[in-house]
Amino acid sequence: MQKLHIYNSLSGKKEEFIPLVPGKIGMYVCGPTLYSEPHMGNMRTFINFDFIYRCLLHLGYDVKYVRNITDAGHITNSAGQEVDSIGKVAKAEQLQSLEIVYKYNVKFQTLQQLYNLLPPSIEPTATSHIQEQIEAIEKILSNGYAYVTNGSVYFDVRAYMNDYPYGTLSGRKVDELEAETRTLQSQGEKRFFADFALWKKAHAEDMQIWRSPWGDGNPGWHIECTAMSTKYLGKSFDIHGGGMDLKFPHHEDEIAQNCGAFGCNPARFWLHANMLNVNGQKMSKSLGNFFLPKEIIEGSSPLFDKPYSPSVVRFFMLQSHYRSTLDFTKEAINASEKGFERLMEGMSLMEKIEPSQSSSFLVSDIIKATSDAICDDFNAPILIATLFDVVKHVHLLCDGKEQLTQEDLNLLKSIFTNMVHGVLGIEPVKKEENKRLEGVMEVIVALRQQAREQKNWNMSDMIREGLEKAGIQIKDNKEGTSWT
RNA sequence: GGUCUCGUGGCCGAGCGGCUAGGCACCGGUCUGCAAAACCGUCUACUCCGGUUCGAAUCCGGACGAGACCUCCA
Repeated sequence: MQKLHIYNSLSGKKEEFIPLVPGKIGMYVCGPTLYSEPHMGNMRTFINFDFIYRCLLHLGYDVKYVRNITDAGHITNSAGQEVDSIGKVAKAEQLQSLEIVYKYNVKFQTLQQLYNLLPPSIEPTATSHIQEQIEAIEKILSNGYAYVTNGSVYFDVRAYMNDYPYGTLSGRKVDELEAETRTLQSQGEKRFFADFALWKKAHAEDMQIWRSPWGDGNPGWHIECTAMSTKYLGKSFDIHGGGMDLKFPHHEDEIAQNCGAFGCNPARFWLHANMLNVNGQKMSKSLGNFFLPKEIIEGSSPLFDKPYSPSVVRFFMLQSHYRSTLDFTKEAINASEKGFERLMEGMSLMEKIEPSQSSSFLVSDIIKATSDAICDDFNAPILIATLFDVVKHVHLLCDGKEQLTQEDLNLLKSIFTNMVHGVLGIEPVKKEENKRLEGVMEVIVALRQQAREQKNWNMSDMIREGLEKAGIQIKDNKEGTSWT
């Protein structure tokens, strides 16, 4: 198996990846919170980790991919403010929290299919792991890294810092943090500003309430990931992923909880996907500069003039590296769409190639280039560039300017389709099934062909221009006439 | 304010000290009744100023600019 190098946020460097158990990988990725429909920025992260998952599978690893679903409102933030996002939406929509969660879960599952995300091995939900969360909290308590105040449990960062460093992932120092925190005054029940809730006492108006040894309440924001990653992957596993914006405090606190409970960092490799930008700024709910994955497919977003297929959107996103920010503009995705079509065209052209007695280039070079790209921190843009190189070869092969033996040809086809469908997860755009239109077009094309044979250019041009106005483009190829 | 990241040709976007991706657009060509489409080819960029080096987009220092995190956020 080729050496795989992955950029590890913990060290800030690319490191050789060696799984804990040979041939097997445990990967945990922070999934959505079900209080609204995920926007395109959220999707980018899921698409990126789907690509990474596909890469790992392609490399032959047996991957256990866990992506959680947060269906319990996080009841606190580090400023001590009460923020129950799910409960808030539930009240606004006059529904129960469970209905909100169910509603957005259905939407999320639909989106996953639309965008061709492979289903994770398991998608555990926070609410069905309350017991595991309570047990994790008890562990942290008994290890002396948490305290109970008035029915709530807080992580004791100062006690923790006696035994472990805090802030290693995000590169923060607690004394600096303190000076920089803007909302020092609202510390509330916490002993120390950096402490965070593991369990929060319930309020009468809370919609989701669970029993616990400390009274009725709700789990804190970070503990679900600790509980569920431990349950499904163990105290220590290979890869933990998520969006860049979760690095602090969420992932930092996850590390603290895991160390506090089990004495070890949960993951050896931490991967962070970068943000999707709109006009150079992070796409976010609060800024309102977002559009939905559904809108771009339907063409209903005012930011774009037309719909794009999910594969085009995926392709567009994978043309940038997961650790880079990506600006989503009309111009950029239009450019990608053209490239996407060229790639797909190359793929179908490949079927027409006739095998030769000898090969004029090495397919093994191409295979090596693709796996080099994948093994260099999942470099999708380089992988795509390699595929365009294949497209170039395909054209030359069709023109008879290059040759491949049947064996090499089969190899080329297999690597190409494997990369496009299996690894990039993109599919040719299906033409709308419209039997009647197809029948009509067949007649029109035949009529035009007849006019052309009679050199009746007025007629043939009139047909062409008329169709153009109707949004149908005529393409005269050597083999005949096609339309789109 | 603190911490961090980034600044590449008309646009998007790779690059991790020498071999100077890729896509789109432009331009030129092939093809075509003409056009479109398709294909082929061309275009050599790294914010600025210093430094290290035989050699820097790539390393170091500084300036300017942009962004992220420090509050829920993928």
